[in-house]
Amino acid sequence: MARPAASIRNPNLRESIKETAWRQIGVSGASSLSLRSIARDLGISAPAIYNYFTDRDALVTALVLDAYLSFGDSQHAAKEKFTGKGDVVKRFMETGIAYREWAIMNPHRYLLIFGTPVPGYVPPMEELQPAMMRSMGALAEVVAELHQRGMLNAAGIPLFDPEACFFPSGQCPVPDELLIYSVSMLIWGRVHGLVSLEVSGKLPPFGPHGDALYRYELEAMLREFVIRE
Amino acid sequence: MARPAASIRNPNLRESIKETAWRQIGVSGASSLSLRSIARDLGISAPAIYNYFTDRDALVTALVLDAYLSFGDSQHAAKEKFTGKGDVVKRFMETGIAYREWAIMNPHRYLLIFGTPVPGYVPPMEELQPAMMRSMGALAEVVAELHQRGMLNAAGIPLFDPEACFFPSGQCPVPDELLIYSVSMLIWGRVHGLVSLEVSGKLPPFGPHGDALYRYELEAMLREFVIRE
DNA sequence: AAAATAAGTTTACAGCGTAAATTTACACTG
DNA sequence: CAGTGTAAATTTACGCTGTAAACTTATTTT
Repeated sequence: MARPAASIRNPNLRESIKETAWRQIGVSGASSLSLRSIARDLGISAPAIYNYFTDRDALVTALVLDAYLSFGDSQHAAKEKFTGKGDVVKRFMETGIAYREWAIMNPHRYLLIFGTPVPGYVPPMEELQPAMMRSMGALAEVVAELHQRGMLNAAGIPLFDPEACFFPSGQCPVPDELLIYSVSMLIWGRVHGLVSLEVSGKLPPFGPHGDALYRYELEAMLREFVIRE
Repeated sequence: MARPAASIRNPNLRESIKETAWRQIGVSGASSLSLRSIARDLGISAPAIYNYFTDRDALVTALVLDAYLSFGDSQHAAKEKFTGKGDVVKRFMETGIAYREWAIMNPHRYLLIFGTPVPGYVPPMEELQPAMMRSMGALAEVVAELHQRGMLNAAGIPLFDPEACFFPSGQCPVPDELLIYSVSMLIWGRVHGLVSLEVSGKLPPFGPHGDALYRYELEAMLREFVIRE
């Protein structure tokens, strides 16, 4: 049976492959992802996967894209939890808390995005950039709002070189955006530092819920960068 | 020729294997490390390596230990660059700068220690802990000195649960040490956040030397945690 | 109805870690 | 000095991986 009848065939094999991949990643980590074992789980032959993904890296990229989507959804949902004009600080905290929570709930997804857990895989930046920008966008929007309201205190912060960064050509940020992105990246660095250490088991739990240090860090950033009343 | 004559034999094969491994890691990253290709480079058969390392993970652990040693050396050297009583702040900055510089000069080593770049490898914490503690020790000593001199401003910082962390049993830290370690971990988190993003190419360069944001972050930590007058 | 295409199959190849059996060089002992 | 034992390598082999090539069959198009 070289080509199964449509009635037998899995009507959405591409999605099934990704689902199986996620399940396996959830069990044994992204590093042990294997096309052959995905195929075994699905009862198909390994080369059949090549009808849906040009190679293993293309599958990984699809998984990364999905992870960015889920992560971005959670970031934007958190940001939109409080909609009041005076709730910028709440939006900042919610977005920050959601960052860690998504990572804790999805450690393999987090490491897939921000670590380098698949042997030899180099993420195709051009392809991933929109999804990455969107997921970082929630934080950037909060920072932008702080800036608009004159609540952003980051005068001395260094700005990155807009030419040397990976913005889509022709979309180089204007000065105000440059400040916002630079602050966002510093905040991202702090948040990612703690979260990546925690997710990869290198940080002991702080406080009864394990998140005390993280909350302290978020509040430290409020003290440092945000002017209130 | 099953066993080569001593005159022909590589007298220090264990070290040669590690050197070759480092060379290959330097070229194509830690994820593509392969016993067989190391053996090819050395003109030996792959199973010969098993005389010196019980398996691939044991080799990786040996490499991680070497990396920790080199990293720790650089941290302690930086800390001891200024020895004056009033130079605590200089020691802090030097140690911080050296952290990033070592990582930039040894990106694969850095990712080997702090990332998860080898498929399926899980670091044996008990074995690595002394080397890890020593390398983190330089920063902890600086923080301890700040504390001794009454220059440490981190009263509200949360402390981690000494039982739940990976200290060697019977070496649980006393309250003062707990504060010092907790502050050190927060600092480590910030430093690691920026450095890991930079080393894995996810952060655009800030300023003419690419380190402006990092220096800003170090100075921000001085403002936040260090009392000067 | 015939031809083209789509979606699978089987087979095959090169690379990987590593277990097992085998070979040889050298050190130790009677 | 001969014989034995062990250390350090070899070859062979197994099962795993990604993936290229050739083949088969269901469905679609002409």
